[in-house]
Amino acid sequence: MRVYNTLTGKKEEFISINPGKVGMYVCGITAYDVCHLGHARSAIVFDVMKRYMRYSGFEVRHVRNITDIDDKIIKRAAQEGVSTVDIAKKYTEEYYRDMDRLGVSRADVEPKATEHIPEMIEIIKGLIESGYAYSVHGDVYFRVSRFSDYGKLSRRSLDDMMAGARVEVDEKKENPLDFALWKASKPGEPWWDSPWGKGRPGWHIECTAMSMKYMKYMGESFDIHGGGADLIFPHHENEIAQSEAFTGRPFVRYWLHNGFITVDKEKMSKSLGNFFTIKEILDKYDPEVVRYFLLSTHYRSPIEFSDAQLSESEVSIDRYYSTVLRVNDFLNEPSAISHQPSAIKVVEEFEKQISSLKEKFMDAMDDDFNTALALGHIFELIREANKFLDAKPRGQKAGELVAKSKEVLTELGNILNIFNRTPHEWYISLMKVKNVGFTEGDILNEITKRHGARQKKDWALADKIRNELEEKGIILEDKKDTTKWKIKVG
RNA sequence: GGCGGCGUACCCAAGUGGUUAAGGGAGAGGUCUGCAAAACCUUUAUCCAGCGGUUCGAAUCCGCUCGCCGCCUCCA
Repeated sequence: MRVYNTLTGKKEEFISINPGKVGMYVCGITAYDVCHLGHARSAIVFDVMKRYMRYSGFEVRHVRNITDIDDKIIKRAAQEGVSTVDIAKKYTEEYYRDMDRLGVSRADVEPKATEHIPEMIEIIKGLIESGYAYSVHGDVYFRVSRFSDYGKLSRRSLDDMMAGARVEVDEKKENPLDFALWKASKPGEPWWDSPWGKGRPGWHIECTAMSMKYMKYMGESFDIHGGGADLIFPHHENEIAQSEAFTGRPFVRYWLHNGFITVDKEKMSKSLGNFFTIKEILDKYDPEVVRYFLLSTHYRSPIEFSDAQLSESEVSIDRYYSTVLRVNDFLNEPSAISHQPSAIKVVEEFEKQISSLKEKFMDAMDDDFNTALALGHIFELIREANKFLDAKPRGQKAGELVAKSKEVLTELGNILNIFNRTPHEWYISLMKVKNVGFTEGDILNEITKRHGARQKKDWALADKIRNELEEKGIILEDKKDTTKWKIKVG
């Protein structure tokens, strides 16, 4: 397996510290507002990495933190006239609701900052003792000039950063680039006791404390640290500085960062206000569509968000379920396997396609989690399966192959956590999302009515019924001796 | 100002030194069908922003130009 490591700027062979085991820490959210699509991308991408590594045989320990105390939470609490605890609780719940709907699995440990204050204080004390940090009027800052590797992740030097015009000068800091490990609390703000007085932790220290605590079994380094690319600087840079200054050892082996979602080519972000919340997107699209959309581009590339793109993803998934529908029909047709077997050549060709898919899929995923390519391979088999079914295959072997193809597609889909419903569940779900004014019973009634008309060769009435349903977003497809319904996509 | 990334068909998107440049959508033609839909087949980039260079050979490496974006401040 090869992964792109932000630290080295290269794709590298992935070698875990402990053979067969992977420790992965991913920065979660700050619970101060509802999540937007950008949060979904990060969560989904790292969820898929975890699923794939487990599928490949790794034992993965996944830690994802929740920041439940910070400036933005304090601000929000003040605005709403409630406590920071209430704000954090409310938005943590919202976050879990969104993630559950999107099919993002829980991490093995989901630590909260406020539950690890003593651990943070210990690290800060150690950093002060070794001269890497200093306290001023109840604040504690990290002394970046003391850490010679500062800037190695984001590839910039202290001089470069000083040259940047946007460094705020703070009287209390020795160097404007020094960052807070501990902040003295202002009146009315939440606080914890510390050797430097009442205060609260800075943002970066929680990840150092919690990753060390929950990755401890690995030693003082762990394998993967992930998050959005916007965390590279300063957050992850600062984590490296604190952690490596404290332990004197490398903090993390592989730094993985996902790219942004853009709107009109610009980064989707809170500050630009061009964001779409997960909730509002899920009002219009099935969660599987959102997942597919986010996995149809490589995780490090930007993805342009648009309704057109989501609709295309919807069409792609529909192609999958339409094929499964055909596969199921075939498997339920007993005459198919009892007949004389089909030509050996056709059968062998399909067998080859099925057996090569898994390998191609894994090759793609092994190459820095190339989900876009992996999905491309899946659709190659979809085409082959349809082609095989078009050839009206017969015989027991043909039946086994069709069943096998479905099995493989389901197995690989599970890694991405898509393609794991029945076609019927897919269409029922679309019915809700698209506000089709019909129940399934209504549709079946119409189909029965139309069936009568068709038997009488009353094509005018049959077409009228079909057209009326289509206007409601319901598609009828006539099969050999039955009629299937679907929900119109795209 | 410093650092970094991107530019592949009508649209989205893989591919980063070597047979026919994945896959999906859209378009055109065909097969199938009562007609459709779905599916399948054929077709749509002699070419990968432009120019130059390295090489037997480049979309893929190097240089320059143009365009777009990101980070340097909170941010997934």
